[in-house]
Amino acid sequence: MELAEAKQRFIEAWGKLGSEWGINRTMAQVHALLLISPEALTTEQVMEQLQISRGNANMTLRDLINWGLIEKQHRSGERKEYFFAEKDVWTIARQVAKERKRRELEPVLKLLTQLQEVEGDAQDPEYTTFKKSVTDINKLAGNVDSTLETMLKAEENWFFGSIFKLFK
Amino acid sequence: MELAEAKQRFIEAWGKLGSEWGINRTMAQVHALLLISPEALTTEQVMEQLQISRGNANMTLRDLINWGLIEKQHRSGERKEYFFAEKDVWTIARQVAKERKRRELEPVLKLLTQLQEVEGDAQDPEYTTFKKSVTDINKLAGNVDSTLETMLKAEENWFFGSIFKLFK
DNA sequence: TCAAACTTTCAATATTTATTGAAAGATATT
DNA sequence: AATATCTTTCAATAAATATTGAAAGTTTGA
Repeated sequence: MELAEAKQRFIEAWGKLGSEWGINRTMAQVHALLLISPEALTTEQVMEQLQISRGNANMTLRDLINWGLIEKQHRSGERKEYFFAEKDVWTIARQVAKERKRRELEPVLKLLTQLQEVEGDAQDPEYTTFKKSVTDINKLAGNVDSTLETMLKAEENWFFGSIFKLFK
Repeated sequence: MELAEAKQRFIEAWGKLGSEWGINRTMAQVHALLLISPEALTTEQVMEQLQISRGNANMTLRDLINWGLIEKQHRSGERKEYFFAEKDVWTIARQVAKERKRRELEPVLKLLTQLQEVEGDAQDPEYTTFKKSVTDINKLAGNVDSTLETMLKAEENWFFGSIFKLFK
C-alpha cells in the first residue's frame, strides 16, 4: 500500500471510530492528520488536506486544544499559527480518559448518588428494584472511576504490565 | 425525592449518557426503563411510558435484544410479548464491552495491522512519523483488547478487586 | 492611521440520524 | 377461511448535528 493511501485510510478510520464513540468525525480526522504529520500544520493546510471550510477548521482546532490533544505553535517572523499534536499515544489516551471522565462520567456519578437516596416503601417492588439497580450501577461506576484515576497517574507499561501479570 | 421523579431523572440521565457515547438515546432510555422495572413490560407499555411510536419501540427493543441486554418473555394464554432486562450490572457491562469490542474495536485493530505494513523510505519523516503513530496505537489498542478479553471472563469482584489491591 | 494578514463568529444551510405511523405481515382463535 | 390480535417494515418526515462562508474582529507593521 502507498503511504498516501495509508494516510487516507487511517484518517477515515479514525474519523469513523470517533463518530461511533460520540466524538465529532471531523475532530477525529483533524487529530489523525496532525498525529501522523511530522511538522505542525497551519489552518490553511488542514482545510486543504481534509477539504473543510475555514470556520470548521478553526472551531475543530480550538476544540482539540480544549481536549489537550494539540497545541499552537508560533514561528518567529510569521503571524500564522501552527498546530502540532501530542504524539505519545499513552498520553493521548490518558488525556481523553481524563476529559470524558470529567465531562460525562462524573456528572452521572453525582446524580446516581442523589438518586440512591430516594425514599420509599421497602415492600414495593417498584421501589426496591429501582434502588437496587441504581445502587449497583453506582458501585460499578465508582469502580470504573477509580480505575481511570489510577490510569491517569500510571505509566503505560506499569498499568497494562501489572494487569497482565495478574491475569495470566 | 419522589420515586416517580427519580425514575424520570434516571431514564433521562441514562439516555444522555448513551448519546454521549454513541448509543441511540431512545435505546438507552428503553434499557433504563426496563432495568428499573420489576416486571417485564409490553411494547405498548414502553410506548406509553416513554411517549414513543410503535415503530420506534419495536426497532429499539429488537436492537436491545441484539445487544443481549433484554429478552422476550411469553405468558401462557397471552399473545403479547413481554420484555425483560438482565439486571446484573456486571453482566450488562460485559455484554456492552463485548459488543463494542466486536463491532468497533476489532475492525480498527485489523486495519491498523494492515497499515503498519505500508512500505516507504526510512529517511522520510512523513513515512516514519506515520509508521510510528500507527504502530504505537496498534500496541495500545492491543492492550485494551486484551484487558477487555480478561474482563469478559472475570467476575466483577475479582476484576476490580485485583486491580485495586495492585494499585494501592 | 491605515491596510494587510490572519483569526473568530454565527446565521444560514446541508447532512446525518432518529422517529413516525400507516400498511403489510404474522399467528392464533372461532 | 374469516377475523382479531399482535408484530414488523419502511418511505416520509422531523429533529439533531455538523458545516459553510461571508462578515466582523484582531494584531502587526509600514
